[in-house]
Amino acid sequence: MPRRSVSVLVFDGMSPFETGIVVEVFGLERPELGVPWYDLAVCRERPGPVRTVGGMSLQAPYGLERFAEADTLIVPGWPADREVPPALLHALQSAHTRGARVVSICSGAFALAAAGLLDGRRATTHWRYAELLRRRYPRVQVDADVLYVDEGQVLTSAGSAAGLDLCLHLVRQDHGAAFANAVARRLVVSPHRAGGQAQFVEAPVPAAQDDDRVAASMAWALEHLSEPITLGTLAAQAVMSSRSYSRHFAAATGTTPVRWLIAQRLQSGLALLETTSLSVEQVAREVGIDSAVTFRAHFRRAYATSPSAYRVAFRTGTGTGQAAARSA
DNA sequence: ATGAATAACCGCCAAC
DNA sequence: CTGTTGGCGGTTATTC
Repeated sequence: MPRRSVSVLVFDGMSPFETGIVVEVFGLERPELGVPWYDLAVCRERPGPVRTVGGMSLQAPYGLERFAEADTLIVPGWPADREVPPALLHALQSAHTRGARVVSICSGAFALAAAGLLDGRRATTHWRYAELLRRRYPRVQVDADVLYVDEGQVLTSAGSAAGLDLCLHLVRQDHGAAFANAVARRLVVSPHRAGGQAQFVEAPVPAAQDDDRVAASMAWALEHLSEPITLGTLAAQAVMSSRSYSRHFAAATGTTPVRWLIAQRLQSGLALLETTSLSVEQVAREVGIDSAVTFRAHFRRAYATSPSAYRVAFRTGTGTGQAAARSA
């Protein structure tokens, strides 16, 4: 596999956080993964040192020429009211024409929009700027409720931390879900926001795009969690053999069907523990796990507490969550 | 905590 | 030729 080049922009008044995300995901060598990792170039928008929010100043080794050459160009939060210099516009446009992947984080979407790359496309940005983006660029279909939007060659992400979700999505595209999960694990973040719900409900992109049938079966499963579901059931929903289903599932998701199912069941169990007074036995059955013993075992493995301790700690309105749950 | 019964997982491979 | 499919069966995981 060829080594892929990624470039990220730095500029005066930027927040180091978003650029930091990019550096963390693409700039760290990851020999443990056994594939050539990315070649990251941090590029300044203008010559000279860059002053960041918080008063740091930093030197970046490359300029806009190098920025424009990468396979993937990333623009972190660009101040919405700052004009985008022609040289930067040109860099973005020429890269786009060449077929490169152009990516924004947070208000970086304004730079892409100014370059005309978002015209007629769906895009997102930080929710605080969504209305402004919509007003200033009426041809852009702004969707403020997603973590990120993948339009193929042009990708935009919402507020700061959603940039991390998008970067992981890029890794997933390039190397597969298992690699993305490995990177997420090393960053100690959840590979799928909110344990798996968010990507389907709020961010429609991930699995749906490259595997409709698997995504559909997963959506179906979420609606039928309380019923017994086997590999065969899921495969049938996806109109595939079990063997093929397992393969597709792994490719789309990076886990196995039953692992995912158990995680979903536990997660919906959390809500029941918080908001109802059903017994653990009843909660278990409600989420499709027939025995409370089994439920407890899975629960402890996933959350390192017992269901009842979790309930005491997180019952809605009881403030002191973490500490109480941990001591259980 | 243990273990027996059952299901899932995944490499291998022949067949599209 | 490259890529996908789905059955087989040994190993591992899950359930009760």
